Amino acid sequence: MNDACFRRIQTLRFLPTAPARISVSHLHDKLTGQGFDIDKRSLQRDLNSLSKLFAIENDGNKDIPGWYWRKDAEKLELPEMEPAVALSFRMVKLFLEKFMPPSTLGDLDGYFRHSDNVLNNLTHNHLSGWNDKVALLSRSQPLLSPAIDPVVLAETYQALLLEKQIKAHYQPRNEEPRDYIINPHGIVIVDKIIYLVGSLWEYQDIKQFALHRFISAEQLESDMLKQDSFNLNNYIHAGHFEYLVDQNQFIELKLKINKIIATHLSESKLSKDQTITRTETEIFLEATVKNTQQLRWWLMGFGKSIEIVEPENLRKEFKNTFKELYETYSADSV
Amino acid sequence: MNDACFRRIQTLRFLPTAPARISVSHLHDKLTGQGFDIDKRSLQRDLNSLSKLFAIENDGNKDIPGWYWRKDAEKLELPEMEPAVALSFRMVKLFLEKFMPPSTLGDLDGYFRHSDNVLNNLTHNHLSGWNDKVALLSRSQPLLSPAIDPVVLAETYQALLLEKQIKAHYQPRNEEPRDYIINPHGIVIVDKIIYLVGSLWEYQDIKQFALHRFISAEQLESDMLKQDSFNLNNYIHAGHFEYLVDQNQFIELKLKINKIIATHLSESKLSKDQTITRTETEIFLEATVKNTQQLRWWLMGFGKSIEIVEPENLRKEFKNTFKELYETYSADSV
DNA sequence: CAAGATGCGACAATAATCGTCGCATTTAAC
DNA sequence: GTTAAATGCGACGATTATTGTCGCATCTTG
Repeated sequence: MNDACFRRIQTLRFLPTAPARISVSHLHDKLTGQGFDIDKRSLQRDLNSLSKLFAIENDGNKDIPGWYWRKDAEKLELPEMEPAVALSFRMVKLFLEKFMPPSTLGDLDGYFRHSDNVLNNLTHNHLSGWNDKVALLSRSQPLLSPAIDPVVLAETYQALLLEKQIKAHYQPRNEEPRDYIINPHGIVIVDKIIYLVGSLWEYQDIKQFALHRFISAEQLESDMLKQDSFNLNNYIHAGHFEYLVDQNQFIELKLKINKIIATHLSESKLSKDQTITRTETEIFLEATVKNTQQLRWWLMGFGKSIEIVEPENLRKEFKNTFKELYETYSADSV
Repeated sequence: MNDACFRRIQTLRFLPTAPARISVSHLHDKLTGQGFDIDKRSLQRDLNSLSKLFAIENDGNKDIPGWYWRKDAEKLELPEMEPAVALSFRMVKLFLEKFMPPSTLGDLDGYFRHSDNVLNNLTHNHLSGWNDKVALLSRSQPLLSPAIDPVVLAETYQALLLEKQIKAHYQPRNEEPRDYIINPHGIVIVDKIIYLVGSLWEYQDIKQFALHRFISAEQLESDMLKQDSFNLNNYIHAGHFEYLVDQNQFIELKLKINKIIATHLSESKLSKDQTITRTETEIFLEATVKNTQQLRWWLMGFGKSIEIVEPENLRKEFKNTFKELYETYSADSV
């Protein structure tokens, strides 16, 4: 009964976004596969009438004739995005812009634009929009992220997912560009740099390739050479990214902190077992935390505002660091 | 011609997600407003047949009769989410889980589930899924974020967008819970804490309310008391969150760095004009950066790995800090 | 230039959609 | 308890849209 309508919605779902395209015949096969017993002619008619209502096009008399969604097509969602969700998207965007490589965000642009539309429709009568209503602060120093070719990003993602090999033209640091065949094992984002973790040709050893140093990349049809023994998390924890994390080693941290930091840390806790004790003049914080490099960066960042009391060896470590630093800064005649 | 199909899609768009619902009459008004000249009876028929194809329901003979999308309805997107986009969502989720309050993420859950579906359909024949293929590392110390009541979050967002007042039961620090009427001016996320910035009752002074300390919140029908002079960014830059940023004050930073950090910073630059110079034994970095608190935290975090050469006053500032710290750590007999 | 694929106009048969009416049920007000 | 208004739904005939088929024009490929 409602078959025609449902078929058209399915038709719209099968259409890819530009620059990909699908021929009427291929589309017809897919629909037939879904159980829609329909003539090709009807499909043509459907597409023509749908193109008047939606942002779909065909590319006339090109080599590979086909239909597709226009690149700038506005997203249609069922059910429609709710205002609160749209505001969440807004926040996420603010957030990601600060911390993630923008190339990763390009893919989500359609969603951000759509959330903007939802918010605009909601508040179109309000002069002050939602733009000035949300802000984001963070302890992190903003760093610029290198540009990644969108094609490289897309091909890499696809090859990774489909477990195919990648043919790449890569620019190593301080060397001439080279051609590689890479077996993609994983992707690691380190602050604002995206690394592809993989092996070359038929070799077993694992290497890292920064995505922004790819001049070009292309997913091949050949399957990648898998290594059963490889595991991305193990690889990272083995220290290949200098972010040493010993998942099992915890330490009992005890800090002397000031009032402001006590307030902050009582809201965002270091651990579930965190306790804060106040004496007449001092405030102490105790918590069980992982013994990581991140912890050291974080503790060090507070400068004078905190003092490490326990564990003893961490205190000594910091004491020596400060001693060396003071000497460095004193010795120089700069 | 294709009117019926398009009307049904629009009908689906007008349906809210549970627990909200819309009556057939109201829906009919909306469709009429969009130019669909159709009988109510037809709308009823449409809804009945659509409910066989999509996750929509009506709630029988309740007080407020109405149709709605089921809470667990799978998202339908036109055009369909592409695999690369789905992988981006995967990364974003990984990322946000580390840095954003989870409450903010609840709203986006439908999108994450949908991206998982897309990835699963793509790789269902591959044993090793995409789970182990993406990882994320960061300098930041993971902190726990306080739980926020989803209802509080939703009501606050909505009131903020619609510029309505909020009736709240709030738990101030170290005090008994109180009832407030809040005029919502903006939302600020500070690391993992979400603050509502607003004024109380008919007063003008701006206050901050941590969302996780709301016991309950409810959007009122009354319009908020707006203050034309208020601007969220100005408010933040006035130092109300202790993240002082002087947008206009730049400094010429000169650092002595080691090889590892030189590598990192040559990829993620501090500024566009950043230069790295190497002598036989030393590496220097120069860049024009904003004179912020974040910069100090960041520089401090590196500990022994960097040395501030210029500007002179920043160097002195750090020298004194290290001196004090060394003395603190030496004096104590802990 | 021929073979095959594709797009599309036309047309009649078919299938659905639609508006209307009547009746049953529910809700809210008095 | 009763009434008025609102809602849901089955039935039916008129209307409208959809569909398969055929033929012709166009384009691509070898």
